[in-house]
Amino acid sequence: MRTRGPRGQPLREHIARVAAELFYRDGIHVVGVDRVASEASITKRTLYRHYRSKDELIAAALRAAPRIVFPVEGTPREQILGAFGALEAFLAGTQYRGCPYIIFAAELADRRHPARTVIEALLARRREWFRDRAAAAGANDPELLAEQLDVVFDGALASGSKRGDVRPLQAAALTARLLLDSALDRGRVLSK
Amino acid sequence: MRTRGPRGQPLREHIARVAAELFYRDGIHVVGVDRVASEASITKRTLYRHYRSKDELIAAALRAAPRIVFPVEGTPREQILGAFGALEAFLAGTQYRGCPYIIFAAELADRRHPARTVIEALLARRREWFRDRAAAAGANDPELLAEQLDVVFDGALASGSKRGDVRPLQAAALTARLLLDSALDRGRVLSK
DNA sequence: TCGTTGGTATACTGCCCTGTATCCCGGCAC
DNA sequence: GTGCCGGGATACAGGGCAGTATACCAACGA
Repeated sequence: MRTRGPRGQPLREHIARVAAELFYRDGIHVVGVDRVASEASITKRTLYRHYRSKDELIAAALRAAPRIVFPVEGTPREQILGAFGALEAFLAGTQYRGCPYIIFAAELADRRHPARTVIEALLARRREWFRDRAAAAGANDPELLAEQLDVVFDGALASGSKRGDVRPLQAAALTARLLLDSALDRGRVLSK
Repeated sequence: MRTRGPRGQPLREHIARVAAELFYRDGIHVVGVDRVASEASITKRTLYRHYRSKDELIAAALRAAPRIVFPVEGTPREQILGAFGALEAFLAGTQYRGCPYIIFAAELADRRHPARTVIEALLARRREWFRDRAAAAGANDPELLAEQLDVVFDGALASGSKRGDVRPLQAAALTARLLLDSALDRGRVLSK
């Protein structure tokens, strides 16, 4: 018997991680549970002992997907700009195919799918992260600034997938800087 | 016999339009060709006389998907800002589920899929549209400005799907305005 | 008038999917 | 030692999928 995955991970999480990678790389509907089980070196029967259905596995996979690590040190402004740097590092590390949340959400047309609530929670957290830093930095309208940063971040995530190109990411980082400069009333001479 | 669809449309295009709506709304892999045929009020045999395979139909559906109509009148600056307004109008009109290009691309993990080339062409056109206007408006670095506008536009398309909320769209429009003001060296007093 | 073209209707092939059933086995708690 | 839990192996049920085959029929043009 084996109750642990490789490197002593609990089996349940090992399965979720394998599923996350496959679902992300090849698509949720293309990858069957047979393939998840086989790549995780377990049997389908075992998979179904840990997850009641494929839908539940999808939700777990989303939770187990690699995430961008947002900076926690430095001034709020530095942290916000650092988030865009972290994005660039993240995209360089993986063979990126697009924002996992968007990819997953795109395949789960039904808004009541259990994985959708996971996605919404994660996105809400990201926006709160921006809002808190925007407020701490002393923005006039932290809600607006957070919304703007969030949109730019989403755009960078989306654009980064289409071409394997860093230009959109750099453009996003510059836009974020401009937004900050403007909202914090500094650096009125913007370019050059 | 019937060689035309409803309202005298050529049948081929009628099929593509029906497919576009179904694929977009419910997902490419969830919707089978049987269902497309049935909703288009034709038989599967007829569908396969017009399109050699489902993949070909997907590409055609993408071309037939409704598009945002970008403005062509006014100064370049007005046109660019108008594009964001057009986006808002577009999203209000449909029960929006996310950018069609992203949705389709998400389900077509294989980059060599015929529909992917369609997507890339459409996105390249959009960026050129921004670049031409940015140049005509006299931006210092039209390539950069176009890239930034494109990222913000993508972000608006992505965010607009997640909540049924206009705030991200307004935030995007304001960001676009800021980008223009900055790149065109006008309105150095940015907010208030 | 008659063949071709492009529809309709229906059935079928072969494959893959999710989820379950059955049986076996090995380790661990008691 | 002896249940029993959790995993291995395999097979299966039931359905959906893309794509094809067969047969028929209506319009249109040469």
